[in-house]
Amino acid sequence: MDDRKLKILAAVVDEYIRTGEPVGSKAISKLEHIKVSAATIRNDMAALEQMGYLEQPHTSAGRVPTFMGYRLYIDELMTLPELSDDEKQRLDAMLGGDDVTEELLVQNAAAALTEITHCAAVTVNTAPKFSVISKVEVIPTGKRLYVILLITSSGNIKNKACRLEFDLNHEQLEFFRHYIEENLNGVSVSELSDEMFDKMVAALSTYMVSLSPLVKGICELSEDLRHQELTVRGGEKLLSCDDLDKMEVVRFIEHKNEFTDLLEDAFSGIQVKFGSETGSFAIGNSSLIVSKYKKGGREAGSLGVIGPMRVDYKKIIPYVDYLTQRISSIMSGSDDYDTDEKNS
Amino acid sequence: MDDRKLKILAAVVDEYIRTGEPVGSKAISKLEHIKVSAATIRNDMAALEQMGYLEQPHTSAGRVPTFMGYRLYIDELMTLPELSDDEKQRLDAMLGGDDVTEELLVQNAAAALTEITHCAAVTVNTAPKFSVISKVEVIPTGKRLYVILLITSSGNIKNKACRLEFDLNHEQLEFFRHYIEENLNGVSVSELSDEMFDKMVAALSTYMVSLSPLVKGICELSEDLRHQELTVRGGEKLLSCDDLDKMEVVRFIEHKNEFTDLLEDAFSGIQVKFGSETGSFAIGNSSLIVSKYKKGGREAGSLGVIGPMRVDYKKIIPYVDYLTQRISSIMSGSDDYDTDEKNS
DNA sequence: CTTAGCACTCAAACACCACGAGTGCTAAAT
DNA sequence: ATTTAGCACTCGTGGTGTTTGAGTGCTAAG
Repeated sequence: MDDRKLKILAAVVDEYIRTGEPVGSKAISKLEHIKVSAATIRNDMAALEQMGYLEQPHTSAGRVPTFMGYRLYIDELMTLPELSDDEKQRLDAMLGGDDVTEELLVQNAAAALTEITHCAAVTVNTAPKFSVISKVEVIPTGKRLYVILLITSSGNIKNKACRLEFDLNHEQLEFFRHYIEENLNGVSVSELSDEMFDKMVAALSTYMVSLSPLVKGICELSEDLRHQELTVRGGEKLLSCDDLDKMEVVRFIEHKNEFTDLLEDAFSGIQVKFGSETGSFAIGNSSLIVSKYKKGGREAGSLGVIGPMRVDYKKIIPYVDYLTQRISSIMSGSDDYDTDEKNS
Repeated sequence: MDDRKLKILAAVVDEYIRTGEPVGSKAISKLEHIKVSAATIRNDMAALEQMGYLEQPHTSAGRVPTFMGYRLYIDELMTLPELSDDEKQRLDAMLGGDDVTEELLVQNAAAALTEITHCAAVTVNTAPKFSVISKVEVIPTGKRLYVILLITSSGNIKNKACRLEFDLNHEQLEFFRHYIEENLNGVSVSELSDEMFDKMVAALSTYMVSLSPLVKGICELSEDLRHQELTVRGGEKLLSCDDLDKMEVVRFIEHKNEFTDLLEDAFSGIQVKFGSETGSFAIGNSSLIVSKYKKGGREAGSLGVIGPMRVDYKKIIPYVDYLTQRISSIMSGSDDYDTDEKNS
């Protein structure tokens, strides 16, 4: 693979991202940093097309990058600029003061991203999935009505109302509370599965009947916690870019939670995925740029941008990168057992 | 206003709703129940246009109803068919068995509506706004960390974590609990405003300092409760109908909660509103058909359909009507203090 | 190996035309 | 006085042909 060809490929992708039109040999040859003539470029472009990095919409048109072309560009060719101090300050300001809650912090970052990039911003917090039950409360609230409150180590709080067949007397309630505390404290929410439910109900039923609604309630709450929620901001922006199928965009926005996996299964650092590459990702010609933020060394969530395949990667990636790093340092800087902002 | 003209207007609206094309005099004259000739109809249609009920997209096209035309049609002209027993049974089945939770009941109704009408279905429950605080719990969960649990008469439960400057001893906690119980039980969530917050903080600060985060938390929770949430199902359907602006549709789906007022400020019974009539409603050429359901005599929520202006009102209105009535009777038939399904 | 030149291709833009649905108007019919 | 038939007119739609120009591949010269 020629060195000049790579340079030309990069130039084609750059130009296509800039203009949105198929780019021809002449346009490339006019670029300052390209020294060779249009004819040479034509030959190289033909070769690049042969190799699968470029394609022609039709015979007498310029070239457009293929998936492979983008991939190569992103992974190897592209040079990312540093963010200027001005830009960093601007982003910091958009994140809000030091006293914003963690949730708001991430949402502010998403708002900033969608404003700056004119794409949709997505977030998902992975924390609840791996967190551990730190407290369970059972509170009587009416005739045969009880509210369960479940608090996790990562500061998530969820509640649920349950109806029992009979009212519990003080003794029974205390017994149940004690049992729960003994058996559930420190248990991971992902462990609290159906088998565990059966086991607990079996163990309890020897002492007293039909506490199962309460146990079931607890299990359902931890089930809820396992499903982390994806948020989308500025999704309407995706409708203005016309290389995206509008139906798919709306389906994505409405059923966004089906895509949490996609945001989540990534290593640290910036990731770029194409809609059509991943089997599950619904929007056809889209591109997803995500990175994870951490809280006290542990992955706490993902933040990213969804746009058309020809988004300005050079511009967006540094922003996503900076924001996730900033969030990580803010979150880890404060107390690591900080639950102020989370409520279900 | 001629009687025949009204008949012709009704026929035009009917035809336009059926075909989606501007309707001409000839098409109307071919209808069975219209006895006059095309020429007469032309004259009347010209008159109706003069009066502002019809308009022409361009000179050599048929007529299309204006807002006024639709309004007159809906309010006066349209004849609604009765739902057949078959249809009623079908709807009942779609609502689910008697044992579904209230929330699910409404959601099933929305799902049924979106499936039947091929439009978006919207729901909002007005209950929390008017409900009354029935219990407040304060639970210590860590160093200087407390969780507040707020339960309302309508069965809504919300929680929030608060951080204090100091830890409370048992005595102080009991005092606060007692104070809250004395002062807040039976208070409407809509009363719990900023003034009340100030008053309570002032009253408490004489006894002990800096309980204000807890009080503030309670106020914020009731603030949350005042904002009821709007749900949309089948929003993607709105993209297929091309007389709706796609950008506006997505903005609506994303910022749906800004439109709760619109669903809520209505009298009982079926209401039809046009997007452009109401200042606040974002989707331009849309039409909103809503009705309220009740629970034990009190308005509990709204259920409706959003579609293009030329939706099949005759078909949809009976469905919405039946479903809200059915929901009302199911909800009112069961225990009126039923909170099983609600959690925040 | 690179470059200039040239013939070729093909989508997009434009102009043109015929069609037909629909109208308004007038004059005859009821 | 109202309704109807007839007719000339309007104007958007859709099909066809033509032009244009950007872009290509190929060949031959540098």
